[in-house]
Amino acid sequence: MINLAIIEDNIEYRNALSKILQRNSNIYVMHEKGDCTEMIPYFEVDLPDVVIMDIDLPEISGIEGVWQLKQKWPDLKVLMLTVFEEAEKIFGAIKAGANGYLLKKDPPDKILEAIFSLQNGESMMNGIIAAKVMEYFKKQADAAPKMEAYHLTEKEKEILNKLIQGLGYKQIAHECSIARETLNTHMKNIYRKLNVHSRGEVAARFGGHFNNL
Amino acid sequence: MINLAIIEDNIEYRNALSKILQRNSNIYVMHEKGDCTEMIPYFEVDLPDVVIMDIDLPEISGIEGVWQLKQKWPDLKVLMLTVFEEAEKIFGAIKAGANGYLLKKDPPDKILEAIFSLQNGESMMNGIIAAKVMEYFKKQADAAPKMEAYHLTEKEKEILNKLIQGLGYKQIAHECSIARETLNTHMKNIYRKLNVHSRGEVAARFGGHFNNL
DNA sequence: CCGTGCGTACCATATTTTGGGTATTGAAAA
DNA sequence: TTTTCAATACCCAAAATATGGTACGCACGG
Repeated sequence: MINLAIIEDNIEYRNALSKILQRNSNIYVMHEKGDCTEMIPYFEVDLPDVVIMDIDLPEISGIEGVWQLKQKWPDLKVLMLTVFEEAEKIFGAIKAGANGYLLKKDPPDKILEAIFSLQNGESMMNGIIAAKVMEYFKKQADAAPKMEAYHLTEKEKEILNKLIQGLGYKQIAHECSIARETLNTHMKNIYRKLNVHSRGEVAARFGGHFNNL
Repeated sequence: MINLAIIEDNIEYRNALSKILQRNSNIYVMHEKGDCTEMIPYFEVDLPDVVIMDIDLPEISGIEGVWQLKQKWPDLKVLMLTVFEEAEKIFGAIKAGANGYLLKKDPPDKILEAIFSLQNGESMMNGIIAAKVMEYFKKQADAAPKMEAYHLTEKEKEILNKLIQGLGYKQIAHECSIARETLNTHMKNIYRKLNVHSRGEVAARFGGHFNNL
């Protein structure tokens, strides 16, 4: 038996959804409200297993709502159910801690499947959403400069790594067990190979992307 | 009608999968092989719509395989179908350009659903995989320092932005229309507020996360 | 055996960055 | 009105970084 809550300000849609989901005998909709703030007191008393959350809500948005709920109850599972397919909303919701993201055009069966998945610690994304998420990943990977292309030696990679961690020359030299002056030589070579002329450029162009040692 | 290819080295599993999928009258398995290299010549002649790809393959891995296929045929849809749930494989496959990622324990219906989704330009991830992907996103967001907490003024944010783009002081001063000396004052304030003492630290701790202006 | 590349080390110098002051203006808050 | 604060500007000195050299030992491939 899964206890559900629905936060959705369109009352007709909310009622319909509630009714349809409860056709499944394992689902019980314990709370339904049109606004996060209004819902929280009920959660204090009776915490559901899964929350279905709209995004376009009065007072505070569903994205802010997820964040607040997750702060209070990190194990609560939240399924976003909205019409929005924009990257901003999607990534906002995910970063806020949403466990699933479906679109209102998804069929009720999909929503049920999502509820059970979330309850199991799994996630569920609409196919369009999933495509955007995967595309985002791939873009990041493509944008990452390919270190191999720069023919850095092992030592140079080691130093570069520490460089973009923000360490000073003294510190780096010490950690790499080489003299400050030797580090100078390496720096010259690294800058030449990477075609940069300052630490700032290194950090900007290779910072973050260099976990690919 | 969707034309399918299967790259999977376990012949029994491959045959069974092929048979089961073709029970659906909209699926035709045009090629089935146990190795990417072997498959490519067939694709040159007869390109399928969707490829089902294992990861643990002889010769080259499925991840490298996706990459190669996507290089040649960017619009080809690739569905990873494997037993691996490790982050390394998942993100490797996604970065290589996979359009979907299911586990061998997923039921045939799920695989069929995935095939049709991919054909439509959508994606499909197993719930466990999706959870890991979403968790990764959230971690990144949590790791990102919240700029709001540092009480930076507008000007300071503007400067910080340029700083982590790797610009030099002269350049920044010019672009912000202030004197080099004024920039000095701002730098002192920024470093104090962020609690750092060098540009390297700034880049390391705030680089990349600061698109959240 | 010779050349090439890597890692090591040192010298010298120019430039940039960091960090310590002080000070004026205008706008907003108390 | 007085205070506070963002933004501006300048001076100065210490520290770090960037860039040019030269040089030695070692391993590896031809």
